[in-house]
Amino acid sequence: MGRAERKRPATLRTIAQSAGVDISTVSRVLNGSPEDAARAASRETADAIREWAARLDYRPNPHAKSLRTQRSNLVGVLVPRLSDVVLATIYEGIEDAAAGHGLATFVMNSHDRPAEQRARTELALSRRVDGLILGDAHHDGEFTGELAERRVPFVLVSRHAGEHPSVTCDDYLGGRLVAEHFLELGHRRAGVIAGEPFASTGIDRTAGFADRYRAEGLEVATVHSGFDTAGGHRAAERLLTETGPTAIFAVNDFAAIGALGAVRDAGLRPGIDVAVAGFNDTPLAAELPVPLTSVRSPMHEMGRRALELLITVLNGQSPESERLAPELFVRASTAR
Amino acid sequence: MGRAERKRPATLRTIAQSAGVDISTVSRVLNGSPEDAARAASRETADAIREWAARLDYRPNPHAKSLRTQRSNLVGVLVPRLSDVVLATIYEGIEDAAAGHGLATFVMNSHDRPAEQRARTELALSRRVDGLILGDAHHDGEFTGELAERRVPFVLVSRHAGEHPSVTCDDYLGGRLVAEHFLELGHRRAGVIAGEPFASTGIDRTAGFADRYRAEGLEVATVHSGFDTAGGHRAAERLLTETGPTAIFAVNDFAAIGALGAVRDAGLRPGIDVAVAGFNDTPLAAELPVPLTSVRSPMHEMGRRALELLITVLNGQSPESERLAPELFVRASTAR
DNA sequence: CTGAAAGCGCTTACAG
DNA sequence: CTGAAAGCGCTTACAG
Repeated sequence: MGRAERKRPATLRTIAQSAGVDISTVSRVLNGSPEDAARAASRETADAIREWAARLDYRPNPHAKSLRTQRSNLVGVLVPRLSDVVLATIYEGIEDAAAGHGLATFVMNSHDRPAEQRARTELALSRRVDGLILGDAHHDGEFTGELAERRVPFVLVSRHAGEHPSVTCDDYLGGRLVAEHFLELGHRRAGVIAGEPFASTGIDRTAGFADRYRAEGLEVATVHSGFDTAGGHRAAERLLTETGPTAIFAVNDFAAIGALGAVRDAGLRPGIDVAVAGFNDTPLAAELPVPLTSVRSPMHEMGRRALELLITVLNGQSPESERLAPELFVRASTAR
Repeated sequence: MGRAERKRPATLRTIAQSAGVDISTVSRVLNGSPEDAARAASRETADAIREWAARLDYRPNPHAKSLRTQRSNLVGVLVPRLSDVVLATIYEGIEDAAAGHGLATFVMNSHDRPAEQRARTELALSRRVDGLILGDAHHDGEFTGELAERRVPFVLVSRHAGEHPSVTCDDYLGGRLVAEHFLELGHRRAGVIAGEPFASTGIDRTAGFADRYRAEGLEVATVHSGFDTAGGHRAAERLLTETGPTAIFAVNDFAAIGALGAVRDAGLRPGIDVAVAGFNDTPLAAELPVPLTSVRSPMHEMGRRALELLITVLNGQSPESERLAPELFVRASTAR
């Protein structure tokens, strides 16, 4: 019945005894740099050690290593919600890059609530992460400012705040691309579903869009909303009844899907009577019944780059922030 | 320029020196059970110790603790893809429950590929997890069988395999609920988009659906597909041209969304000419332009329960598997 | 090339 | 009630 005891994993000591050498030699051969290893033992001794390690299925104990080296090789990641596919994909990029560097990551939800951001960060710190990647920075920069003051190594991803190192999409440019597309189609009365006011993504996308319209002497109507379908639906309803735009830019695909529904509910045809564009080009966008025009942001790549950026921070440097290029994909929702 | 040195965190030793007591007393007061703490020091000593701990912002070093106790309080979670909102939501449930038990979790993608399942599992084991939660079990039970043989503590979530402890939705019942709904609407020619053949979710949902039709003397057409929109689109196309069903059950909301598109592309009206139902009731379902009928599975709760189940396994027990109840939400996509 | 020793920060029998 | 000691599994100066 009850589970049998799992046998204790091999340690440096086990191997040292088997191979008849000192534990420190084993450490250098198995876990040291190649130069260390070469200098630590003769070819034969080293081979014998490696042979034993393989036979005993040795794996270095990370807790012992961390305790000794004062480095956990752990990175904590904060996101608003992991069930948001945008953040999940960014996290996948972080994870990929981390694995390539021998780093482990763990991710936590903050729900964009300052109290949870703080609590989760303290949790990560108490787990002795080497650094943090924040995907939930608020534009006011309050919390990130505190962290910087405490000398906690961190970088931002997806959103920027203050002067802290970040990897983002060039959201301003992305918004402008949509505006240009709309203007080419002849839409002179446009609305923006601008997302949450504390996220630089929504702020920049909206600004890029509105500035381009303003350059034509046109003002755009703006409504804030949650980054989700229901929020987009409500925002589009307001836009439709209050200002009657012929084109709507939602700064997020999910909000755009909600807008699509609101357009239809108003008895209008998306893509024909009212153009709708989103942002991020999530996998769903192209597959919707009315395929959605969207600005693709390199989510996976942003995650990868953020991890690389954190590594430079951990090396004591102060790296430049990066802004990755967006790309517009035109589909039936802005067909006319 | 360069970041200032972060000051070393307080340790038991720091506190012991400040409070003028032995380090072991501090340990018992701060990290021991309440009884230990009570027995270890007088009220005043204990209070003094706690005061110092607070003042010095003491946080136990988890690596030292894990090294000493041979318990990491770490749980590894494997999922096919975190960017699948179903698995992301389940993981959120796991995370929530884990936090409540003082456990930390980390999650990895296996992409449903056996080689990656193995590699990620070894990685988790080398990080000395206390146990694993697998959200990517394959129905053949090959890999899970190996793990059980090695006495690795684990539970399954979302999918079941073999006799291993699992927390799933009652997928068979979920499939039957859809069949009953379709039959009530008078659909006698139905098709199923059955998902991947290695996932118990798709298998059970399909079986529950088909068995109910069979009880009426009716056979259903079945096509396998990926659990994504593109796969659902292709599968629906095949179904539509080959057998011309009046109702399609996709075992996954994303596949259902693809089916919605295929129906429309075929010049048919979803919900009027062809009924379409999905599974999981992801947040999008209710918000689609044509709201999607779907079977809600308690994703978050499944995650929570899986973590609880793992804890009983870690306590050496052999718990019963759990099947949570699904619930059908009828919407416009099966309006007639 | 190889070893002996100290120490990272904890917990926990053992002793009083 | 409190302390002294051993040890978890590593790494890394130091010495030869």
